[in-house]
Amino acid sequence: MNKRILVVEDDVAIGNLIKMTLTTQQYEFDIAEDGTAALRKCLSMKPDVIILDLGLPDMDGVDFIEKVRSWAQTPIIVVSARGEERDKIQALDAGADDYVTKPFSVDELLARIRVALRRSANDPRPDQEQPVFVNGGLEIHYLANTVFVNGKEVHVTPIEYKLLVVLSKHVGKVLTHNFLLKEVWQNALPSDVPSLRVFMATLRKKIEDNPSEPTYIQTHVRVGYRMLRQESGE
Amino acid sequence: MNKRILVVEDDVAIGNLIKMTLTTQQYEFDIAEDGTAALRKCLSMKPDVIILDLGLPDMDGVDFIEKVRSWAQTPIIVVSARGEERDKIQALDAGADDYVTKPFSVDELLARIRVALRRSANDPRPDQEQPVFVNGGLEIHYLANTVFVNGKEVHVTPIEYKLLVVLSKHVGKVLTHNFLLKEVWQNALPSDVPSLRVFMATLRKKIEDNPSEPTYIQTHVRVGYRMLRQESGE
DNA sequence: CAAAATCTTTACGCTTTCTTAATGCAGGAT
DNA sequence: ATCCTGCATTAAGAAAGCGTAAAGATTTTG
Repeated sequence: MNKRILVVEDDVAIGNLIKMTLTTQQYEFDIAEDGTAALRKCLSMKPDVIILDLGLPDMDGVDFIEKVRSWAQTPIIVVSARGEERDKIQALDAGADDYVTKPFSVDELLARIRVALRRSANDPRPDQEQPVFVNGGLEIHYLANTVFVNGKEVHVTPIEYKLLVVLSKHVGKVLTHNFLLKEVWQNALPSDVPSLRVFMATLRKKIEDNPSEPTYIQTHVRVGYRMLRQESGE
Repeated sequence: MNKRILVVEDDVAIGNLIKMTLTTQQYEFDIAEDGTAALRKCLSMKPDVIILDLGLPDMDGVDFIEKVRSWAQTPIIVVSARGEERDKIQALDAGADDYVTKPFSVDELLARIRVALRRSANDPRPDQEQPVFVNGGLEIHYLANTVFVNGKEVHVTPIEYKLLVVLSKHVGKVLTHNFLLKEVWQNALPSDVPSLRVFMATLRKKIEDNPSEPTYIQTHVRVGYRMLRQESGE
């Protein structure tokens, strides 16, 4: 997924420059023109990096940093016209991660953004989804792209894996044939329903204890399939 | 406990300046005058921060950063006389955390050190960071860039080595062709999947006991490859 | 500058995975 | 019961991908 960057900048010219730059790099971003708006957007968009111009119209930059730091560790890169040593130190000690002085090189800023992003990638946020799905004897390790049944690894082909992941992401819900086809075959021309049945059969053969009495994947005639949540007491 | 800082600097004047500065701040520190000594001291003192002058007498600064990064996440602050944009970007992308240009303000450097220390305090680095990777009969010595199989050193070419390192850094995970290509060939995007297959073949010939029944590198058709964790009981 | 090492490309036989078609079964409607 | 519809399952063919060897291109080394 694309990384989200919040730009806090009231100078329209520089804002546009940054906007263009970030767009070419495939980053998602939003621009806030004052501190109040920025704080609001911090909450709503949950950015991965904040780029902050210290010269805010409505509040002191250092106060802004401290406020953000009071509840989030989002990396903050300060971009400022003020190159005064004292400003830098204040900002850095308040919680900023980096400080770039205007005029700055666009490529250098991008490199410093990459540094910040790299760090947050290594140190995953708590709200990140669980990397492993457990349902009865079935385990899907999303990060490793592997499937376990009753403790033993089971080999599944790419399509089988995608199917399983889609089902697992919607445990308990009935998913229509169409939905499954779209999810698995992406935008590509949807292979048809008969094909889906074949995959379900092979999947069941691999993960069900008794494929003729499936407990994981349930058929809903004329509609689709769903993965059942397994009784934990079993 | 006092934080430990490793200074890599061959200019005696600047070295003394930093030495005095750090002393007043109650930091423990050590100075290394070339890359080889610095790497050795990295291992022995396990610094919390590394301050690096890019102009090393015995090796390229970027190489030094990459070598450290191949096994440790210790924050690296580069201090350099070279203010060239390209140098900065290279160093930052190689794994440096910050880049300060000479002549620099002592207080600013101290502030940036505090930023680095603050971060490592928040998410303590696992001390499982080892300069040598062991998996069954396979050993990779990240610092020496050497590979051992069943106790005997095996010669691998640069690309083979990089591939092996990437695989080892993600043991147990299936890595896509794309991911591997990006990791190994960096931003340059020549070579394609067929080429990757060739390298896998030669790697297997070198590290597998029986290349036709690989136990280290497993193929995932249409997806990629993964390195398997070897049974310790074997 | 030549030799050696490394990397890239290509081709071909072989395996895995995907698609399609055929058969048989179950449940509801007539 | 008999027909019809939709599903499961199997098998076979098609497509895509894989491993390997060898030759050509490039880079490194002496």
